[in-house]
Amino acid sequence: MARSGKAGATRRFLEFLRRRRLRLTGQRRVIMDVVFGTDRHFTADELLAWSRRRDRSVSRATVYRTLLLLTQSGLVRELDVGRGCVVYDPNYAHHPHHHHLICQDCQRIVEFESEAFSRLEDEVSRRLGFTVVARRLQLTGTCDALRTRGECPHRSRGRRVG
Amino acid sequence: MARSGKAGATRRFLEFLRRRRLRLTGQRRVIMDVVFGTDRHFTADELLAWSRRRDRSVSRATVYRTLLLLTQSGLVRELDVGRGCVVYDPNYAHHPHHHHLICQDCQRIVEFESEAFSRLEDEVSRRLGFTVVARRLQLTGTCDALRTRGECPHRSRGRRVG
DNA sequence: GTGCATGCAAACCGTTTGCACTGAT
DNA sequence: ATCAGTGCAAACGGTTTGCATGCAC
Repeated sequence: MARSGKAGATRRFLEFLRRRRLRLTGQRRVIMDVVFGTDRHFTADELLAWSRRRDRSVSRATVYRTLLLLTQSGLVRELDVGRGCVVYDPNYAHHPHHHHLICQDCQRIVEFESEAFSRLEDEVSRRLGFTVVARRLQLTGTCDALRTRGECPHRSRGRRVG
Repeated sequence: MARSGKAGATRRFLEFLRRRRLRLTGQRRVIMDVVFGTDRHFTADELLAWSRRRDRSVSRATVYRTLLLLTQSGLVRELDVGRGCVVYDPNYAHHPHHHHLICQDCQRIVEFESEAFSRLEDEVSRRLGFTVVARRLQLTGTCDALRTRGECPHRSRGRRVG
């Protein structure tokens, strides 16, 4: 997924902060830049490491506190891949409807979109009288190519978990 | 969903134990009976409380260890409803393809099935060269009726979280 | 200057694990 | 008799929180 949206995402987050009358601190700026500067999924721990590389003063607590704001703004999504492993996905700013396929063989997450899934989601929510505010569709699978050819093609295309 | 499958689920779990050459202990029997005796979603903590009511000797560790076996057998599914809250769903023995709609208004989980979702899952997995071994489809939504009429109809139909 | 935001370290909390004992096979 | 299964309590690991200090506004 393209990272062309860095400036846009940044602007939208600044807007979010302003609307809530929250302050733009140095730490928040560093964390925000790191998050919108990648299109990879990342863990809170990775985000801490990357942020500290730019500014040693960034603490773990602030990373968690800022991740909360980022998810509340809708620009980043929390992705629970099971077994207590949570990764964050910065690609919702520009692809708000993608889903995830988790490869058990190589531990990568492949993103995919499906018009049909969206349509079915609409149908189901209408049938049950709901307005869907969040969706989580995760398929966990094993790689056919690995089994038949001994190599997993998603090793290059996917994104690593954690 | 009907709880008519209690005997069947029990038989299938005993088969699972036998195939793995695992032992049927008193504690495992109690936990199994409790799990297959309800059609509600439950937390590990609730399962511990219910089990201890029948047999004081059941420990938290054994509950967790048995839950692992139950999920591995495919008869029970772990449902991560976010915020670190995990509930277990005993209804997979007879409805292995249902999905979940979580109502933000009343905190209930409504189960639904969709043929079309299963077909789309097949399509996506074929497209990406995967064999799907697990699926997680959760829709989180707000209740239209609550907004327009002031009451949530799922309050009676759904199952409580946690 | 005001009071939100921060770093630090301790607390938290659901889950897992090491160990010596128990009991199903 | 064997060794998988157990209860207990300590450990674990990611996340949150209380508090004194710092800094955006």
